[in-house]
Amino acid sequence: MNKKQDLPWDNPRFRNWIALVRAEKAVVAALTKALQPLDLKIAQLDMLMNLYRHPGMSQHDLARRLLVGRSNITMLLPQLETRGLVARENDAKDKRVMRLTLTDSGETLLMEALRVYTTLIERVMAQSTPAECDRMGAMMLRITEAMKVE
Amino acid sequence: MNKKQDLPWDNPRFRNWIALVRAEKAVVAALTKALQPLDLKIAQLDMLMNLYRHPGMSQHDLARRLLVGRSNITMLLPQLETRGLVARENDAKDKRVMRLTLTDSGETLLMEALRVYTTLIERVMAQSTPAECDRMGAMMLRITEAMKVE
DNA sequence: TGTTTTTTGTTCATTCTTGAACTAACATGT
DNA sequence: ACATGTTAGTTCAAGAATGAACAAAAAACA
Repeated sequence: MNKKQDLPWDNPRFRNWIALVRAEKAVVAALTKALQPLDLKIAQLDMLMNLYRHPGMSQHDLARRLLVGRSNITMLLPQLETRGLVARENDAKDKRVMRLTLTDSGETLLMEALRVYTTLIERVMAQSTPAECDRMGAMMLRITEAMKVE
Repeated sequence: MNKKQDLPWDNPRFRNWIALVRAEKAVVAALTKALQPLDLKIAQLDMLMNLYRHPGMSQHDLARRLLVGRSNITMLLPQLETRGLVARENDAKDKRVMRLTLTDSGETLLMEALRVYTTLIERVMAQSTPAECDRMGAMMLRITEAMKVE
């Protein structure tokens, strides 16, 4: 039993996965830098994006969508609220839940951030043909599904 | 000028990128859980993997390879050193640099962790044909390159 | 109704990561 | 030799993320 042959580095699938992780890290770093002029962190952009698409979300819903803990939302929200980007108001029927919506300036800032984001992604995805890019995207959806089961 | 059409969610390339990020996050979560029985964090596994492939690395080299700050290495190394997984010794010629190597038990633990890792990646990559997986990997390498320039 | 269980959000202690400031050691150039 | 600059590693303060424990509100159920 040759030990070398069992090493994952010789496994193409493993190498491909490592390549994906490195690419993702590189893009995240680039995005972080590109968002600096707007004084926005990626986590904050994620929140704004989700609130834009689903206005009136509760903090719990937002946490589940972002795959983070509820406490994380509690900690990060005040920043956005103080900057006047997000409004928090009590739900009329359920006094526990807080309804979150973007303010006008929140939406304005989001649009600027999205321009930055899409510009970067265009550059990223220009590395592949549209068809190849679509196949990759479909593959990623399958992977996400495969991770859910058990 | 229709605003809706400019929204990134309508852009296939953007959606595909989001799918990638979500998939990566899901796999990272699964890997984190799978490594718990070994009492290993992903960051620690990354260090062990790199030290296995490049024995005698300096802390600075390791930091650059992992794309983290040097201080991060300083903070995390003591954990591995106390557990007897990694050995740190002064370089003979340059008294500033510390040479890092895996101990025997470090290598043993790494091999166990790699079995866990490869098992997971097999499951991930089973979502695509080998050819498709290779194309994806090649695409990721190009993306990483594209992020380096400027 | 009254009791128990769930759910929402907050608080707190802990860990990870970063970047700036610092020390010690080496390198360069005069 | 000596001054200057650069590099390796550490320290420290700050920000972000987590999970456990908690309070208040709602839901489930007898």
